[in-house]
Amino acid sequence: MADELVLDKELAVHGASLSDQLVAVLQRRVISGEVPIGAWLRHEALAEEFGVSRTPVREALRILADQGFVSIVPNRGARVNGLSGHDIREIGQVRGELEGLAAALACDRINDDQTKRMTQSWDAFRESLDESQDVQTERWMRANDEFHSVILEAAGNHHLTLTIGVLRRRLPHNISFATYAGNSRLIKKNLAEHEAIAKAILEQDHELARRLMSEHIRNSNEAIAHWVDKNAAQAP
Amino acid sequence: MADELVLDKELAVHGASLSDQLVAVLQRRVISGEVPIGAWLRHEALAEEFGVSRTPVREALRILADQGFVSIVPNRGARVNGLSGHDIREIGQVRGELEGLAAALACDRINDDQTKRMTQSWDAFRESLDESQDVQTERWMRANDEFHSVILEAAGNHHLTLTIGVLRRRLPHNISFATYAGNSRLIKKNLAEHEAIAKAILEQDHELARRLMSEHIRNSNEAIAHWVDKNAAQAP
DNA sequence: TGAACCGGGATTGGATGCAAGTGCGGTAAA
DNA sequence: TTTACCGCACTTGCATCCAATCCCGGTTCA
Repeated sequence: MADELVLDKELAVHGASLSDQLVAVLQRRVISGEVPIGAWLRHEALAEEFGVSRTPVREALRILADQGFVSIVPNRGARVNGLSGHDIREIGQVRGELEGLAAALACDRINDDQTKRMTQSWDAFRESLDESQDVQTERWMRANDEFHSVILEAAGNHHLTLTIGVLRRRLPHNISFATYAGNSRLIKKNLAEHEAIAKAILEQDHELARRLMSEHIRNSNEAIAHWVDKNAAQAP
Repeated sequence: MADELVLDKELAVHGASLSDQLVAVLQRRVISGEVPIGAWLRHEALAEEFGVSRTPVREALRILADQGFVSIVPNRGARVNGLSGHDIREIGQVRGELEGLAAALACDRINDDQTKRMTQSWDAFRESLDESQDVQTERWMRANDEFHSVILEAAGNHHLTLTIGVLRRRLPHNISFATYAGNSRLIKKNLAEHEAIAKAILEQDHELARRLMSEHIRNSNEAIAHWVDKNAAQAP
């Protein structure tokens, strides 16, 4: 019962099946870095923690494996996957391309509400510079997400959104967090790039918006990849 | 036992878990159009057919649902998904962008072996024009796959390959087949586009290769989308 | 005649049971 | 002391089992 409370508290969607809910929770845990790279996820432990049987846990782990979050070692269990700097650069190249497309599409399709949210996110961005380090990074990351989400929404291509979602989920948040935390030089650079992108979109300069966005994503992933390479103290 | 024979014959990988093997088989069936859009996939029937219990079938269906092949209706089962013309155009835009990137990358990275395979595929392409309609389309589709696969391989970005794979799998083969079958005008157009792309890659004209490939994919998906819109006799 | 209602059959969702596989620690031998 | 081996505990993989849900038919009532 206490377990079910934990489940209720942590789960967003109630109507979905247990496995779907578990997928969401475990994704969050991996992306947030709450469970470290290389950790084993055990059926029994998770089942007990969430007050369910091993069956939905197994299903969830298989889906996570299919999504690349964990690797299933036969008869051994599911282990959380890590990424190399090389992986991160590759992902940056792919995602940069797609977010560039989104920015170009957004030029023609963005509406007033979205414009407002885009510029607002970037105000929040600015304000976050005055906060303490962790709060700053936290707020910045939210503003960053909002900025990209609005543009994606404005682009109005469902499959594009889906595909970028897949790529976003490949990169655990805590790595980006660790890269940007307390590095206000990087954050300011990001801010400047966002402003330039927003400007290009509002001026409906398709090619500029595309190029700037594309570079922006690649720059960002390059910084993260660099951090990962430096701090390559990953679990074996 | 007879059932297990069927399983063995149809399954490629033997070491993998039953659910993984089932995922592969069912993906093939959906992509090939062997099971029609809107059809229900039943646990019991599949379990019996493959001589396994319902548990691995359930796991496989959940993974297929996560990949978008089927939709799981709570307490009702898994139903094979179809795509609208709009979906196909959206996918074309996304995939065009990424294959364009692949072509641009391939300019610098393609090696002799890959060059040979690329031009060979396009010879096979040409030869297929002399065959009977179905054989022609069949051979053409294989040549087409080979052409794109080689370029992707030459691009040398693993995550790009993964991502395009996801997009490819979203579009059942039988729809493309139906679109191109017996339409040698379309096939010839495709051939011409392939030749132009190959030429651009070999001349290391990054921007041209990118643009041609991108347009090529969008054209192709446009033709398919058009066919789907015309023949919108899809299951309800 | 038509709409609301109810029960049975089919089907899924989740829990539990059991055999098979794996790694680790302890022990014995070199 | 080091290395090879063996057995045990742990974990997974799959099968089976039970309850909850849903649809579809027939039936009843307005």
